[in-house]
Amino acid sequence: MDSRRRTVTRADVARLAGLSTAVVSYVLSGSDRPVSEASRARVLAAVEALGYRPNAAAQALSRGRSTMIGFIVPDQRNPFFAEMMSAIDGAAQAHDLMVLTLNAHERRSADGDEIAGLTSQQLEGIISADTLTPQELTIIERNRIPLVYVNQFSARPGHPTFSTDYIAGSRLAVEHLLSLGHRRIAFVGNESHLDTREAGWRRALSDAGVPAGPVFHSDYSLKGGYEAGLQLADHRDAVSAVFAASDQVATGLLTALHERGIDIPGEISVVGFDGTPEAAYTWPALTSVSQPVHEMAHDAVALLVSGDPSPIFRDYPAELVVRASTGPARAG
Amino acid sequence: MDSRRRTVTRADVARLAGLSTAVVSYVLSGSDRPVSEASRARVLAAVEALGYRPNAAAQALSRGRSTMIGFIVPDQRNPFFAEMMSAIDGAAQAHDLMVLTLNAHERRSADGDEIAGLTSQQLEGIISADTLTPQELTIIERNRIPLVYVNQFSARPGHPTFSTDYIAGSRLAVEHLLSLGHRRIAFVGNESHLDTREAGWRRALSDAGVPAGPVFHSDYSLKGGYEAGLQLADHRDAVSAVFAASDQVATGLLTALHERGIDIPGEISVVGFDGTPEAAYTWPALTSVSQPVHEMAHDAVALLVSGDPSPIFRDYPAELVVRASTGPARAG
DNA sequence: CTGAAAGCGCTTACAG
DNA sequence: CTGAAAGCGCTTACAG
Repeated sequence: MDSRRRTVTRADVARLAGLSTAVVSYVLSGSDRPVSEASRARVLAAVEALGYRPNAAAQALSRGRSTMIGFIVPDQRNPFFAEMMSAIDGAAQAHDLMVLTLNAHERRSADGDEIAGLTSQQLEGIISADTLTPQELTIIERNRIPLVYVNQFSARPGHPTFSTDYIAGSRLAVEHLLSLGHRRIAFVGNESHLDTREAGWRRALSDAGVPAGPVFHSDYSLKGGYEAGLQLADHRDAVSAVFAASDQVATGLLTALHERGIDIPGEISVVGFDGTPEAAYTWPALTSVSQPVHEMAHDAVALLVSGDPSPIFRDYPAELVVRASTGPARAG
Repeated sequence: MDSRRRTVTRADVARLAGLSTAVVSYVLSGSDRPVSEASRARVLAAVEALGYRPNAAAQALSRGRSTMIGFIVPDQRNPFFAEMMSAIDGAAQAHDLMVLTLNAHERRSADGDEIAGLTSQQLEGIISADTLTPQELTIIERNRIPLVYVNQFSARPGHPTFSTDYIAGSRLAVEHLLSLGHRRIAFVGNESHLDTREAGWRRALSDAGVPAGPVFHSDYSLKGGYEAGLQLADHRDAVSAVFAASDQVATGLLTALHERGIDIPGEISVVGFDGTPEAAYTWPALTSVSQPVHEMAHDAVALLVSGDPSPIFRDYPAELVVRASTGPARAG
């Protein structure tokens, strides 16, 4: 007697039910194949008795597609992406899909090896919150895997792209600060020319006839924000408010400004971007432009499931959440 | 001409190379089967020319195991678990494994449906950072999937368990506060009797002959910490320092204490637990007991890969990271 | 060193 | 309504 109990297969179920394996499949796959009530009951009873679970690999091979979607993310530790990952996972679960996450670890190899590993899993589709290299894109397209972009700054030709309207969102932040009387509004964020938040900040100021304040470039990280904050502190006289392009940056910024003894929002007001849950628990609680992560995640998964390949670009409105890190500009 | 280009299979490679599919497998699977250099070169050239990638589902079916491991986590948005997930992903990548994460979403169904979905993926193994219900455990064991626990408060019979030494870690926090002269040290954390951090706090105090301070129970979340912080503020006279059982709790606590105008560490010192990256950017920067997440993740993956099933319990020492949220107790 | 063939556990026309 | 059988794309004894 073999100590390694064999896995229960649908053949075992068929045997116990006294039916063919085909009927078992008809019952279990929920297809529209007609099955008598008696047979259905016997199959279900046998499944229950044996604790049978279909082998996902066999199903994937046979159907030519799996029950998983891929998610490509720059850094799963970043709270914004963690939130998005969680939202995609939730949306996927509603469609009985699992999410296979590919985390760039800031060191994805250029030749697309990791992407190739992903695509070989027979995925239902891929959602990318990261930019892809031409090689990576080629691999995905050659395997004809549906691809949806999220969190991009512009439309990606050939693939649906669901993104927050970064320009309008940045405008919300700037207009909020303007309405509080601020006229010396700095920007802190990534240097990438793809990122439209700096452009949104600049345009909103120019539309209001207010000169653009200083720009401090930083990585999208707590550390980047902190370092930018130290620089900004050296220019405190030139600034009464800051628009930080991510909550992480804003959080690091806050720490640096505190260290330099700058009162927030008394001396400098700070607005973040993303609307992560942690923004409510910084000190002071961060005013932030919230991205509709759940809507985007839901729609991206839904599109993948629908199988509609039309390459659309959809803009989602951001929303300003006012908390304690912004206040009226001081006179003078 | 079919517009849907067929997927390239190993039969195509074999054809192009002028060899059998078996030889293609021998070359690609890196088995010890002898293959002539000439054949090997032709296979590799054909693979390259066709952009061939093995079908992971077929491989999993044929081999009886996939190239994935599962990771069960209570909440992937929690920075501590995000860090652990990232560490496991990194360790898995080193073994050419992908990680399929099952996020509890605080609402996993009791019948084990989600776990069953995981196990049907022919996983190499499962790492669980969450507690499992008896039903869930039964499903995993019935499918004979190797299981390793991480982040548990006690050994799990029958399965290897890799955890931080919570008792000793809590002692580090308490002894740090004692050495700063604190004698009224509160505890904030989960009510679970499984969680040994409260016991560690209590024992360290009792060993020092110092009476235990007040206890405030809270969820392991920013909100939970915030609410506990409001309560604690009402008892500020009875407390000169707090040991918070997680960085999230400590961060929420900080916000509440700030709101109540309590100076940190001037009036109350705060120590967190986890050692998450964000702890360095709270205000003030949080002193915290750091868990060796990367070592545990590395070892858990390595054990799964090794196939060694011996059910060991391994303790990892935590480390105190002193930052600005703790300071000397005021006289009197 | 190489290849024909069985087998992994499903799905799905097809025939009845 | 049900079942025999081919097929999905691999792997791996086995024979040569």
